[in-house]
Amino acid sequence: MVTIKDVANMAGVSVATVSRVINETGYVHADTRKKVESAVQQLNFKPNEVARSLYKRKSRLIGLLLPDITNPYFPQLARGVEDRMQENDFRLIFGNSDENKQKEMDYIQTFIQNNVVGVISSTNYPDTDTYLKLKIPVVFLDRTLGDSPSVYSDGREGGRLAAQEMLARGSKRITIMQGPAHIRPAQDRFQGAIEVLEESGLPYHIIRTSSFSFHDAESSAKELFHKYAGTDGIIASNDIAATAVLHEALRLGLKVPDEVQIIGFDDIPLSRLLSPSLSTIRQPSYEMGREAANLLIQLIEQTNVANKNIQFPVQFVERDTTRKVD
Amino acid sequence: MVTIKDVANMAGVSVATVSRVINETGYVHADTRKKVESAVQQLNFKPNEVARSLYKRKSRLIGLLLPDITNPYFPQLARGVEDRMQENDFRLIFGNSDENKQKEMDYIQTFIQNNVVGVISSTNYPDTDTYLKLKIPVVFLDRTLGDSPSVYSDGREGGRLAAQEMLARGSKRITIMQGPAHIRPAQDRFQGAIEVLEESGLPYHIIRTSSFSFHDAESSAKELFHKYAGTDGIIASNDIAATAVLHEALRLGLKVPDEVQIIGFDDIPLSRLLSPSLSTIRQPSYEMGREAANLLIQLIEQTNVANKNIQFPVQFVERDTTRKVD
DNA sequence: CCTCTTTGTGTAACCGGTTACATGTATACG
DNA sequence: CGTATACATGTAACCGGTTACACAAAGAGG
Repeated sequence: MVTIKDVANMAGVSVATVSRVINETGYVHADTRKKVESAVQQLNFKPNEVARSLYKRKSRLIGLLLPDITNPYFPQLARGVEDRMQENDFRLIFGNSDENKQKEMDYIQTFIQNNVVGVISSTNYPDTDTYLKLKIPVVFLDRTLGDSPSVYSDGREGGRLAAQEMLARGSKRITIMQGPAHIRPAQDRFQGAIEVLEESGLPYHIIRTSSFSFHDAESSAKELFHKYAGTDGIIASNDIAATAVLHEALRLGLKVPDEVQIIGFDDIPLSRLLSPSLSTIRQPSYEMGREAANLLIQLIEQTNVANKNIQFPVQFVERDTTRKVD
Repeated sequence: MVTIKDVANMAGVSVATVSRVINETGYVHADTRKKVESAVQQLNFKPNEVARSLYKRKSRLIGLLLPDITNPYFPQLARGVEDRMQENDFRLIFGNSDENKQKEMDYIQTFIQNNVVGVISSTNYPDTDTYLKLKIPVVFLDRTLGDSPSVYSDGREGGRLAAQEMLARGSKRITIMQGPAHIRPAQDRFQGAIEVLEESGLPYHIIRTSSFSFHDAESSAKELFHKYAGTDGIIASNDIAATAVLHEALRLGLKVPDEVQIIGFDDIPLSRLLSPSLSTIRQPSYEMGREAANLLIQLIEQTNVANKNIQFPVQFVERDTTRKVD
């Protein structure tokens, strides 16, 4: 491995001078700089980030914690984060938490041990000691807590929108799927939908789902049509759940959207590819990822941050699991 | 930050002794160990990985390089890698290469600067100097090069399978989509399909596609039906392409699978959710990710590795874009 | 021409661990 | 009982950078 010492030797200067050149700090004579740069070139010297990190007590690493990259909602988020971080030469240590507190805490722990300078986390436990005691900036992605820095979308409004569109399109016996209890955004959108349905005075049903896996979604969908056979509109907890519902509806020979309308949440890439394509409430996940990264960078670089809680608007995407109105 | 020195002070021993306790090396008196362990507990001491890494010149970090996590084929792979690495307390530095050589080299560079102990890469450029000169083990995932460690599936056999199933199901005017030229596995499966069709003596057509993005796949699909309107069987370069083809076929009012059969490649989660669900050649991507991680761990830990080139079998998954035979 | 400031460079401490080596004590064995 | 060996622990060098500080030379100002 080529070290700063090798460069110093070749250039005939001390390591301090080499350090000054590569970091552009302090005074260095133009001629000296030339010699050093030439040596750096010839030896193809790249400073060891670990040594740097040890002395400075900070690295160029960021911890990114997501529930499960295998859930189609998250790759977009991750990609947004990565792209933005890349622009500022930060690297990501990445982990899947499976919504599991212990796994999450373990990850945070090793992030710290590796001197990461910031964390982006899509956690259900933002108010855990581990987070509260962290001495480095954290951005909560897709989750919020007080005025801790966070990037999320307007779940409640999304739920409201879904219910409104459902009503506007004539469903009368709506069923709302309530996502996992410990996942905040799932509850927000659920509340939003409930609000609108309460205001409408129409009857409605609720189905609880325990996770966002496709497998669980399938059983919930079965349960739903079994329990509430007459339902004519389903507000799903997300697009995965909506997909399962759509499948079950088609399997039962129900006409979508004529007999049952379905609205999902997220707008994952899959949604437009289904047949019929899925109407849904869109969250701009790539942009959210980028923005979370952006916010974290600002926090790290101490530039005074105007807005530490960034809420993205959601939007109804009309496709083919809802009827047309005009 | 709690350092080893703090622990040493509290326990009334030297840092060397603390180090011996936490690493379980050398001799330590049982009583001393007790005192140290108690101090470690009370102070909640976690050794700084950066300091460790600097001295040992190796970390517990692994570099993972994938083309694009947003492509639904890769999350499974990534998850497999992560799960296996997690079991052995390795962490991942993750990057998207976008099949871009420069970006890839930059990533490898910073991996090295961070003392990663191994790399898993799904690269198109395995024979670049950057890889050849690496002093740490590399496992090529979904790609091969000579007898460099690699984990991949039998693309050629997959192509053959697709063509055989297509023929067995009665398609006579088959079109094969040739994936991006620089992506090896895409070419392998293409070759496999060509072989079988050549053997069959039936005429066939070829459509070239430039990338695996859905957008490009859509234009290729349009071009395909425009140029070869009479085609009655399409062997797509992957499931994304197959999805685009399926959509275009339905849009044109073609009956799938009666008038056109479609076979994809990969078996991404989306495939079974389409309507009609997509028949495809399955690669066990999660297992491949796990196995790549497993192989890399063996390589890192120097246990003598029996087989450094692990080929996974592929398998035809019969769904609804192909006709039934019996 | 003398003093003050700016420029330029090197020496060595430091970051937080690991480990080679020295040293001392306890135990084993002839 | 003397010596070889196992056990126990501390001191200090080391990993590869960064930077405080010391010092010298050059330029500026009166």
